[in-house]
Amino acid sequence: MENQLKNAVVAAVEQLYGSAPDQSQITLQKTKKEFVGDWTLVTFPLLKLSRKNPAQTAQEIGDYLKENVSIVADINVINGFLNIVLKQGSWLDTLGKMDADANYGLVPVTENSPLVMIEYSSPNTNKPLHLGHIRNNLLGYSLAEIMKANGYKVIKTNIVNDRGIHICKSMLAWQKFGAGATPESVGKKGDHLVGDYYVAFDKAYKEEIKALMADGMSEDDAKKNAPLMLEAQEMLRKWEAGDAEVRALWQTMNQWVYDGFDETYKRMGVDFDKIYYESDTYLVGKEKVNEGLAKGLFFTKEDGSVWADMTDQGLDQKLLLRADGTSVYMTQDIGTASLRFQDYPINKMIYVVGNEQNYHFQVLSILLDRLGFEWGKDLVHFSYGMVELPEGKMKSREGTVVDADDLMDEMIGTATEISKELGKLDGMSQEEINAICTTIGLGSLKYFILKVDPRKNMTFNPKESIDFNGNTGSFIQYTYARIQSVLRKAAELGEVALGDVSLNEKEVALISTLASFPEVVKQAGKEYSPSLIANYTYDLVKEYNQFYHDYSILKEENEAVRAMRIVLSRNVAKVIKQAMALLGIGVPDKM
RNA sequence: GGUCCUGUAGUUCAAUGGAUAGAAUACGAGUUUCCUAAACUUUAGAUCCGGGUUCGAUUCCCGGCGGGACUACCA
Repeated sequence: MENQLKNAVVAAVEQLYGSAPDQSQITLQKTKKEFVGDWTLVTFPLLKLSRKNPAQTAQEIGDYLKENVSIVADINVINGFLNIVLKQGSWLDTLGKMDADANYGLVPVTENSPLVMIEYSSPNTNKPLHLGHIRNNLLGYSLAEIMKANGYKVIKTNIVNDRGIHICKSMLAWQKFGAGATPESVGKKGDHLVGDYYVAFDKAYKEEIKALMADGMSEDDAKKNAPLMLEAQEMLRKWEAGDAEVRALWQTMNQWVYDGFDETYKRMGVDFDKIYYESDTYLVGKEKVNEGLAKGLFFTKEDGSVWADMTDQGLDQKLLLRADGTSVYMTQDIGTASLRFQDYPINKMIYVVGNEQNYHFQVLSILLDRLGFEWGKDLVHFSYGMVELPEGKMKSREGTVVDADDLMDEMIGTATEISKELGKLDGMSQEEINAICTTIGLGSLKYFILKVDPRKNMTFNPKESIDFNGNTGSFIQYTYARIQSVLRKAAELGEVALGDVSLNEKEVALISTLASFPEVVKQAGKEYSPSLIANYTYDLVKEYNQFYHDYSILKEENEAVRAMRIVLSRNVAKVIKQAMALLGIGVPDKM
């Protein structure tokens, strides 16, 4: 509809003023509520072509449209804004078409669709997931769904940082203080158990530092020479050397963590098509760097360390291999990229990683490009801001981290309480109650996080953010459930078909909002922005609730109008469900 | 110091360079014999400061001021 109008305006301008306008000169937007009309053309950019004042230009173009375009019913001009009223029939057509399309708003994926790989989550294996990971996971999953909806093949991937000094710390602490504890023996999720020992290490380590400093050692020296740290480093060396005992423990404890993560992922509703482990990729990275070195892309310093010179790009020199030949973060990412490239014909790579790593990805992009990866140059770092608490940043050492599992428990718990208070759960089985309250609790959490522009830092107030009224996930879910209830009753009346009826203002507004869904999906894909989908859905739902409040659906006496309202309602529900699916949020049939 | 991100009602968030800057919350005032009141209606409240470009700037550019991140042989 929008395109049809756009083309008509181009034709009008060409007819009237002799030359065709540029696409960028045509500003067509939805008419604001205060004015009469459906679409508004801003005429200012066209004045150069018309050589007339705004009002005149608008009037002339408007007259032409009214005369020559079948879907235009009427026009009015205010201050150089040309408001266009569309014919009722065209709205009914639009509604009919979307009603017939089960995949409304989605671009089908074909064999020739480009392949985009999305990396997200990427946890360390020494502690459980927290609120920051939740934002990452939700964004990554949603982005994948949005890209699919835009006709891309999508591979979701995860790089697990399973090796290094951090996991050795947990292992060491477990050996020393664990007394053989396992997730089963203490009845705790594996990731939490391993995280406990990471904390235990840190605590004991700090005490050692304090003691050494009391004996007169400087802080830096104390940190380096604390026995626990030396032991952890020794353990890492043994790991690198393939020491059987260390490797066995490493495998056991990592497996505990994976089992714990799996549970959390599953509950959160996110998944991966392919998981990479740093322990498998860091050696490939070393190889790649050495190849690059042989090709003269990198250089060696006197101590034997390998560097990339990025000064021609306005960046610094970047270390790729330490003097002892061991790898760093960048080396690993090069290796992972290399493996991925071998495994899949990647056209586009998106990394969902926090904005504190902007520099890293700037460098990685240049390095991959130099090493000959086709997608290296325009890899996308989907960079998102941090989640802060009202009192500031989360700090694991200070115990202010909001744990992912706890938070989900809390959300579901609150949803259950509120549902009970409202008497919504009467007569339901326990199973049904659990399913519904989980959907609601998680839906609110997800929506809360995804509705915010990803680039921005956001504040999460555990007390206040758990809200189920207003611009929230449950508001949207509630509306969906309400429509389902209407549709269930409508089904008893039999099949409905769209006839020729006249539409009221709210109905037109609703169809108009529904009609823009495909455009919103496209936009969200172009800008990598789940928040666009979230905010669109909220607008749609708010509009529907007003309509629902003002007009009856099933009790409407005019049969044709009733049928139209039922069709309208089921399409609102369809779009809500689809849009929420793009965010990874489920919708209940009742609540 | 340098690079990047960011600054909108008390608070949490919106606004392809377009009309009187939208919502939600919290605060006032209302709506249930009627399809689910987790809803709806309504009062009040905001673009950090100074320049520039433009018919028009919350948006783009420059300069301040405030917040954050990065600038590790940690990942």
